[in-house]
Amino acid sequence: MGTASKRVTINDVARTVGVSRQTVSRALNDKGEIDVGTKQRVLDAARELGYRPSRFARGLVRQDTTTIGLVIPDLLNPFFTEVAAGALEAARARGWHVIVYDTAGSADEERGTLEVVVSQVDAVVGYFSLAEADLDAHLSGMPAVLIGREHQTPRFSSIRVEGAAGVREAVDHLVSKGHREIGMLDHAGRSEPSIRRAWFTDAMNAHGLAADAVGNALQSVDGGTEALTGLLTEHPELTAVFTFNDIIAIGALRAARRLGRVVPDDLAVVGFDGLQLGTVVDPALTSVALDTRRVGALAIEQAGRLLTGSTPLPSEELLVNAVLLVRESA
Amino acid sequence: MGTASKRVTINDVARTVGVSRQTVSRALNDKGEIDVGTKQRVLDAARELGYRPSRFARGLVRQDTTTIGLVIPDLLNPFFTEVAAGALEAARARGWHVIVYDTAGSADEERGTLEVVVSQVDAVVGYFSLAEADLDAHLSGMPAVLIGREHQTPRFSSIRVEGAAGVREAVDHLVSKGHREIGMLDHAGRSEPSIRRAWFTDAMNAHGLAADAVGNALQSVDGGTEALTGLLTEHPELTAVFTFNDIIAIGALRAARRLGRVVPDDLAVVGFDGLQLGTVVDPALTSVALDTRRVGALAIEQAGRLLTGSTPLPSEELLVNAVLLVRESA
DNA sequence: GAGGTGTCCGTGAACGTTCACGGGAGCGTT
DNA sequence: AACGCTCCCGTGAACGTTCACGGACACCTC
Repeated sequence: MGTASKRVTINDVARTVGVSRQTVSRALNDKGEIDVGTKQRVLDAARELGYRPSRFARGLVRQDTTTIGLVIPDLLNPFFTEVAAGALEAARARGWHVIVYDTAGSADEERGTLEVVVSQVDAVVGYFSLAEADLDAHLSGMPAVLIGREHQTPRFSSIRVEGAAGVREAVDHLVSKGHREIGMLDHAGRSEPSIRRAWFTDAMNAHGLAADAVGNALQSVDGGTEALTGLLTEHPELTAVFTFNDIIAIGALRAARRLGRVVPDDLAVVGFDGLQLGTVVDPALTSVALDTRRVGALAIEQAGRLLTGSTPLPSEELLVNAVLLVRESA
Repeated sequence: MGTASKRVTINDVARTVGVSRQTVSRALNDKGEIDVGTKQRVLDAARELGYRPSRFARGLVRQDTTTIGLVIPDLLNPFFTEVAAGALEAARARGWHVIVYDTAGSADEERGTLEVVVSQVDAVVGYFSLAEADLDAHLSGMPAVLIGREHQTPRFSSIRVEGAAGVREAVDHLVSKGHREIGMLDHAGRSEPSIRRAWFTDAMNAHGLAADAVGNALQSVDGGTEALTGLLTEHPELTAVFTFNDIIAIGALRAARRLGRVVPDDLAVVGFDGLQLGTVVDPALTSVALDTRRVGALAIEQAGRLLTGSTPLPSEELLVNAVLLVRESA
């Protein structure tokens, strides 16, 4: 008995019970127009046979199941995890499903992922490194929402982070505590300086301070440690430092301790992102926090709108403001 | 032009090009038996019309796409994230897709999730809190692999963690450094003590030491901080402490610092899990490490075997050994 | 010029489910 | 006795794609 393979279909169930497919369908989907007795018999038989409806056949006839692809560079990076959690939550609230793809930060992997994504989901959301033309070529018209990066063509939507005010808050906070020599650890990835650095420069200038003590850090804890060590040898006068993100800031924290600088008394540290991770280090990280959950949620929301053809959210609403979150490190 | 809705099908493409569906299908799937010229014309038309094949129709006829559900209690917990990353990687290597469900640690959410999972994936893998009978009732025969928990009935498979040797290593390490008064922070969740505590007790007894200085910590950083503070007031003689997991250990690290105990000199701390997170704290956490990636990968592998009907891996191979990972805290 | 060999293309069928419709049985009303 | 209503159930059709065939045409071979 029970040799192997060959899927159990709705017809098999119907046959063993002695009714039609439609009756089985009615029983399984809780529709009316069915006798309670037969319904029970159908349910029992279905269980007995180990019948599970084909999601393909079902999806083909009813158009209601939507699946969204979430593309992130690295699941082990807590920043992306927080965004992912927000996206998952928002999707669940709508009854949607999320397939997660980790591109490992590689452009090739990303291309390969897109190739696959196209045939598996209804819309895609996430962090991409490819140029828009390249993306468009691989996506063949599928709705896509870019996160953490501004879209250039109307082909795409994007969730943007507005941090000028938050960074301004941070600098204000530092200045009000008497800091004048404030440095920054920018990221070392791209060739041009980041927008966050521009925000920092503006905030500093508003106080009549120069923002010229800037180091570059690789996007890792070790990168932050190394970069701050370098920056402090070059600029020993610094009493505070603002970093591109929390990961780098945590590395900076470690460097400070190793150099014998007590945080926040000898050196204040302010990160960016406001990750929960910042609460596990000691002292807890002060940071320009953005609502990562909301980032993920907005992306899902917009993907849904693009999907259903309803009016998409305007650019102004696809914005997440960052605000200063004072903990212990500054 | 371009009113709305109504999906573009393969027939639409065929009609505009003036060929049959089959020819379109050939072009799109890189099959032979097609003229390069027509192939190009088909491809162009498909792009022009924004045609994307229906994954449902395609999945219905070819049985090759497999999707696996990954159920985890909390995506923000780095432990689950690491396992998830391992699962994703293993799935990608096989060309499978992973739908992630976050149950938020609630049993009700878990039931609801299962309800949905059944109709969306081919097999399910993850951390469940429900009893096996309850799970079975919701899964209607779908292959399932339990992680971090031993299966009771042959209906399920499970990935187990073998940590006796690793904990023994940890205690050996501590004893060799002169520690005699070693406490433990168990978790406060379940009613009965954990297996990890039993491992600890055995290891201690092997050295002729008693394992009676045990506190209970909630599974959070704060829980660890609180619990260690309590344990140390009750047992000030302790010079080392082993914790249920790394999260609790990190909390313990913070408590130690606040109490003026220098780690590892005044108090050695050993965690469990070996999370990457342990490297961002200072001092870096020594831990009984398990290969979280492998946990996820094994789960996927076993799910695949159950799915294809090939011989499933025996219990002995579904085992992940934990080994001592010495960093700085002990 | 009959036969053979490629190359390219089209037609029915099938995948497994739900939807729209129709119909019989039973009961009550007029 | 005819009609209507409710309750239950079944039958074709449709969803959009791929698979297994078969066939037209051109070219070459002897």
